Amino acid sequence: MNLTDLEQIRVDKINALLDKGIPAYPMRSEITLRIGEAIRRYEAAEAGAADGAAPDTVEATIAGRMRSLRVMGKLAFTHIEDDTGRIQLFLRVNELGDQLALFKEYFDIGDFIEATGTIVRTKTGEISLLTTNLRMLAKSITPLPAAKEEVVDGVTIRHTGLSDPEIRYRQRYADLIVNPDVKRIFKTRSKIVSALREFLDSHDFLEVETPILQPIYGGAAARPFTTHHNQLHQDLYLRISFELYLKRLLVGGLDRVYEIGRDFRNEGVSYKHNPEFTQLEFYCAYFDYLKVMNFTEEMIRFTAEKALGTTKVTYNGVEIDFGKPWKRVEMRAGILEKTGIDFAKYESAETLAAAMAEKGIKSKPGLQRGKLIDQLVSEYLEPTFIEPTFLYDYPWEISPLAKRKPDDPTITERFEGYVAGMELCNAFTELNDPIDQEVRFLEMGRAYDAEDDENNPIDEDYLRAMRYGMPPNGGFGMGIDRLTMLLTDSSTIREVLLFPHLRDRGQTGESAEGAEPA
RNA sequence: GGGCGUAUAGCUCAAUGGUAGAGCAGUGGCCUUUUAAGCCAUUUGUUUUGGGUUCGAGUCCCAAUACGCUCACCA
Repeated sequence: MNLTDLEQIRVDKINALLDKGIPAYPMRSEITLRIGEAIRRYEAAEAGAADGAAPDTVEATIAGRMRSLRVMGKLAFTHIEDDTGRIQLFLRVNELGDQLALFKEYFDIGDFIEATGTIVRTKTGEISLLTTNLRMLAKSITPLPAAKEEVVDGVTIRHTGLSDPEIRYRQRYADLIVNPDVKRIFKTRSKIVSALREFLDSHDFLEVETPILQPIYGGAAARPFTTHHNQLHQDLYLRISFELYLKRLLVGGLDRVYEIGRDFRNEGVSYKHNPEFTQLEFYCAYFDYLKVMNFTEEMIRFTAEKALGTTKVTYNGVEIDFGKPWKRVEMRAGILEKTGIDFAKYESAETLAAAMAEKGIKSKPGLQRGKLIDQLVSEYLEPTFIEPTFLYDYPWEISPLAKRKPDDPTITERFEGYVAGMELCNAFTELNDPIDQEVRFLEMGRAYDAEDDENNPIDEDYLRAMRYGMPPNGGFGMGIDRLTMLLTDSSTIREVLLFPHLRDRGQTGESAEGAEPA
């Protein structure tokens, strides 16, 4: 163990305590109240007392991490904090005797301590525990990165903080201790997931779990992570989506299913992409994409209300209201409006690329028609969708699992939801025709051969399942991380992931240079 | 993978090519109502790493590493 000078000083204190027979890491704590509850009880007693009378009957044993320290001779103040709140300890030699000297000598900011006493208000009116007994619960060796804090009108201001993003993400535990907003984000995230579950459960959906290790990956266009089962001598993939397994369940008669879980995509990392991310997918028999649209509006509104208490959020300085109906933009009309190009008039990639070139829109040579249209969407439409917007009716080439429109087989009943210029969700009237599905899979394989070295193997078992008969249904997928970004005003996905993916730096988190002098 | 930027004490940051500093934290002392407590004293550095230019490099040049922004990629 390589200790800094500051850490060595703390270790010396641990040993000094042990010499006095005081363990630095005792087995148990004997708290009677958590801090938030202790404060509530005192306030309730105050409210119930006669005017001006200060209650002195609330006794408690509480515990938490020391976050501040002010020592003055025979008197000291320290704040301790647990997950429910923060309270000042009022430490006097009058009550503590020799324990005060021990405290001054060996206790530091960052330590977990336990205190017994009576709750009072100090001269300045702050609720405090007049402490009669103190115990070390867990000595902190590494000093907290934030030294001092000030609470002004209930808002904690850090005068020295932890702001280096690399340390914040690599040592999230320190970040959580020191930056209160981080805790808030992850508590909100948990509420979001609970609200989504509550909403779906209340609409008779069944939550299921499907394989993460898959022999054939599918349901999205992304490169997978590959792994290997040693005993079975079998290559396996980490799933890139749940879609094909969930729809097998519709064949089996589970009419409404959903899954919340991790997807893995071996692609670039960005402010809205992480190699592993959390997805919600649901499938609902006898829904079509219009019903899914309405359902989505309702679900997100419900979730925002449950998680935030309001449907209005400010994201990146812009106010967004999930309480209002989403804007709806048909893709063909939207592209025509923004670029003057009506893609329906161009049936091949070549003619469409030529039309784009005429407008001065450069595209990569050899791109298939669907991808050209996709390029127009991401360049000209996506950034303009700040208010919640559904973009609907996608070309069939980029939607192999969606059902074609009856009046136009080149268009599928598919929509994506956009908020703040970011794709949030993707849904369609699911293709349930096994014969068309096989055609589409073969077509997709051809497209891959043409432009990628990637080959997406056909999932024969999925086709077999479809041949048994799949009810017409609407399906939906949404990135939970992105929804959390929107609802917590986080500008990058890393802020809503407890442990975002970072390049490996070795176990110590330091560069692995040895002590060899070469 | 490309471009741009950043890397100095435990934390937040200074330092014209000329002796590497401040605040906070730490350590020692004083202090019985503080809350960024205060006062006195004081310690801490392989300036990310490796090369180079120079009489002299934290500073200029090259390379590596990590992180940030951005582009590409991502039905």
